[in-house]
Amino acid sequence: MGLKIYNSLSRQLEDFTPLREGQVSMYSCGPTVYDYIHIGNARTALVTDIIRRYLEYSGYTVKLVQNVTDIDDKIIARAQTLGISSSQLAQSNCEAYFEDTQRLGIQSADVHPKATEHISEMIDLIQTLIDKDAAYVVDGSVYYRVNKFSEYGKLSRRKPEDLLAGARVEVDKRKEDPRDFDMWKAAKPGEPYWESPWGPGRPGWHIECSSMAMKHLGETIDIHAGGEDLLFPHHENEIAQSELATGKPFARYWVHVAFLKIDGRRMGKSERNFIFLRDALDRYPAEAIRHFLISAQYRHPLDYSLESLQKSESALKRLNNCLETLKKYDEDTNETSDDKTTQTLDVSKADISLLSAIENMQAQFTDAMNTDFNTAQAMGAIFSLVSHVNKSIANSNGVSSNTLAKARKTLYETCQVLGIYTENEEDTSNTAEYLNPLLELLLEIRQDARNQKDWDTSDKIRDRLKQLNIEIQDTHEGSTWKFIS
RNA sequence: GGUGGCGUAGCCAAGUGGUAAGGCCGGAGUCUGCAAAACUCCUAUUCGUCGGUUCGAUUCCGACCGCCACCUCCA
Repeated sequence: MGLKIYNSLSRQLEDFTPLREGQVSMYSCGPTVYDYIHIGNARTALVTDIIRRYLEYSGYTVKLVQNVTDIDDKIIARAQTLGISSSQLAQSNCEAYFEDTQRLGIQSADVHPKATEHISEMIDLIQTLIDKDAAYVVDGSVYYRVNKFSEYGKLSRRKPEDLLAGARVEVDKRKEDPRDFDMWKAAKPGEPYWESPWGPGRPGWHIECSSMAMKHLGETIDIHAGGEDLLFPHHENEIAQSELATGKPFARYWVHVAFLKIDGRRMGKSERNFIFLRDALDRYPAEAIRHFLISAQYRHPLDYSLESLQKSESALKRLNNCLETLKKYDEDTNETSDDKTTQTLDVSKADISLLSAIENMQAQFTDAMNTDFNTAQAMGAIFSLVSHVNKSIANSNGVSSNTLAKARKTLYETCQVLGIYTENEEDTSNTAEYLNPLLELLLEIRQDARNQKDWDTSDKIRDRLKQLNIEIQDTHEGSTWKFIS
């Protein structure tokens, strides 16, 4: 079964085939940098990240473009309040955005175009639309003539009369049609501006995505992603601008990420009920936040709560414990890998059972992700294998190191797609060099104490080390230590 | 008013026309000096309510109830 994506345009699950074989062009609507991003914003960025990772895992070459809106009304307003320039505010929030998303383990897009660096491209596109009689100039502003585009509304399925009936906003009298939207906004006194054929001003929001997507990815892109709130009017307007200008389909698959909610309501900047991503990152491991954000399929709303984050943290601990335990077998295998003959002969029932569990997991993971990136189901598959591995180890049923190493490899690779496991990087610094022998010494002393049933000393060593974030575990094969967070 | 979505165990969340993945929490055990980790067992005869189609529906259809979102900037 190949990849299927739910396309908002057709409202159906569609087989995915990129325009150019093996290559996927993807555009994701990025942040407007007037503030830090909140967890809800992070959900969309994360889904984009995972879609990209999965496409690459599936063998595609992906070019991902994510824009940064660094000029708009909110930026101007916020900068004025703070008494700094718009560009200063945008600059610092842009840096904060990359810092936050990197902490969440989101990989950079191939291009992060900024609106202010693409003014001339936007002016060209607007001019094209004016030349086609699809736009008109009023008092230094340029409006898109929605009437000119017969397919307007095809994404959001809104009819002109519907749009008027529920209009919650005062109609700008200068517009020919209330649905018309601005592509170029004339600057008011004191506002930042760029020169244009129609006078000083700044670009409208929708035009930037049209022109930047086309510049960096071509006139037709494969996947266009964004939050569900962008479906209308933002994406509808992007389609109108782009398709009227080029006569070609703008995006082939439209992907819309459902909202993150809090207390049952949408988390939104204007609701003032948001949690900054950076604040969450200060409290919870990035992997736990990722786990939480993909614990529901991306088209389903997800409710934020401290409790949910804690659940994710606990679940992740289980996954981590399993993978850390498996590391050992990985190393064992490397040492004995010359001895292939004995290993192939020695395939026990337990091996066969675990081997088939690994295969099942792999298949289930792929099926889940192939069905519109069902991360919730994919994680179910991962945890089923975790369970199976733990059982095999606990029962010491004679599973070979080779098989366990294979389990680790499969778990590791699938977790990498979701970004929910980060290997405890081996401390190659001086600390580890000293720490290893030192801890071995402590464990030895503790073992002596235990042999003499001196539980006070034994427990003291364990307790004090725990305070230093080092956890001791007594197993059948002796005591082990590891860092805990 | 228009458009769309959701309602599955204590909580979170998959899923299917043939009888409910996974995670968290909780309870009882195993192991252990005690921990920790792990394992075993238990925790939805039932999928918002009421009808219909069907041999059979949680899954399809209809009505109703409840919740949410978009139609204004918002991921």
